[in-house]
Amino acid sequence: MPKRVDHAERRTQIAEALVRVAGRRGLHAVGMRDVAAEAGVSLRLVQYYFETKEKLLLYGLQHLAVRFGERVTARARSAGTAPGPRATVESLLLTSLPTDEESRAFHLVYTSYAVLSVTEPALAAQPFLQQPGAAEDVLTDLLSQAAAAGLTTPDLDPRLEASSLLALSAGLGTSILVGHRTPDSALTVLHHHLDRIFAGPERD
Amino acid sequence: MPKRVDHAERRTQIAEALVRVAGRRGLHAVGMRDVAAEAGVSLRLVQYYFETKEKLLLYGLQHLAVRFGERVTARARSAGTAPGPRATVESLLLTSLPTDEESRAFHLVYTSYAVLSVTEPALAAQPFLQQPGAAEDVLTDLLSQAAAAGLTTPDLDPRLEASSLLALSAGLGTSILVGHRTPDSALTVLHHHLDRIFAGPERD
DNA sequence: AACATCATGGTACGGTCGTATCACGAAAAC
DNA sequence: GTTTTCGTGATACGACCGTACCATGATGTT
Repeated sequence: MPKRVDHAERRTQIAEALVRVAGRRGLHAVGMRDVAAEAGVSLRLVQYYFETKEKLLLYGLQHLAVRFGERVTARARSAGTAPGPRATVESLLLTSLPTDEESRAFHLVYTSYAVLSVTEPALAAQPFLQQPGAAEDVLTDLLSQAAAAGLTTPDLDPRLEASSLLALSAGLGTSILVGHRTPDSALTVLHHHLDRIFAGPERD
Repeated sequence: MPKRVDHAERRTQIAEALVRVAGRRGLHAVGMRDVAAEAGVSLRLVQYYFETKEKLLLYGLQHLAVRFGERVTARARSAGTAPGPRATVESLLLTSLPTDEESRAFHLVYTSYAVLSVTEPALAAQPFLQQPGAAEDVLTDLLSQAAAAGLTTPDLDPRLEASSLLALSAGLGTSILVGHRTPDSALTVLHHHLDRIFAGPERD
């Protein structure tokens, strides 16, 4: 067998090029030629590693979801050793906010995918768009633990609060994205909401 | 002068066709030929009343914003005579949720526009995308009045709560849109949040 | 050394999209 | 009644996009 290149690595390289150019010019405006140019390869290679554009998009979204998961856990770890429930919750939510340029691009592309999935069944059927469901489970667990430890407002409904927090973060995120709100003001809103949930003296 | 047709009416007709097809197949998939076919006119006519596609999109978004405003006020009026602040707030927020098919299409198209505006400065510069800002002002006023009347939790920050409510509704809206949540569960979350704000015995 | 196979480049094809052009009927103005 | 202008249709053009096709180094295998 000849040259043998690492396909997974190459696909990742191209997928990240896709995400970059989509974050810059919008997902609707990315063509295979743009992705090829951004990745520094020829159009033919993009075709070679992803036969069709749809597969490229699908892989791009999948890659984005994975990277997002890594971001969350990385941020959660760097939050310090044995962080309190509130700090954990906060770091989880803050990670999904488009604060720096990278997370901005991330949020934009992910939202674009979500909007596309409404009218394209092939996208909606993909599992990674259901990641919010998983996040809700994790959040619900965290809130349950906090409630059991007496750190929260009494009579707290963990799942309901988790839904509320996620929807709020998502809304704040898109607000920042479209320029209706600054990251700081979003942080204020989020902190205020968390203050209502966590009654204890814990602070980030 | 010859036949003299009502331009405004014709433009509205075409713009609504645009919104319909965009709600069905996604804004990214809408071409001028689709709009023409949906409106029952020739491609040339779409060009005639809107010279360029960009102007058509702009007018479509504007029309959408206007219709949305009408929806809000209509819903607010039909909420009953002299509705309490909470009922007014609730009706305002519920109107922006994609519950029925029409509001679903509305929400989808509006979100598509918002996502587009991130990467297309021409769209971001348009004033109608700042309607959320106006909504926040209205909400802030309503909450201030309610607070002054003693209907709310003490020490309420009206502007902060208005921001929070709008972001929450937006997040819930997109959740419904992409199929992550049912309208009912969104209602539950919203009601719960409102319960935290409005302390009085008032109920919808 | 000959060969099979992977990786890559270049390029052409069919389709679609936004836009421009040409043409014509109809009605108001003179 | 002629002329001018508005409304409308049909169609053509140039660009771009996704995909397919053909060619050719490079590199293992036999």
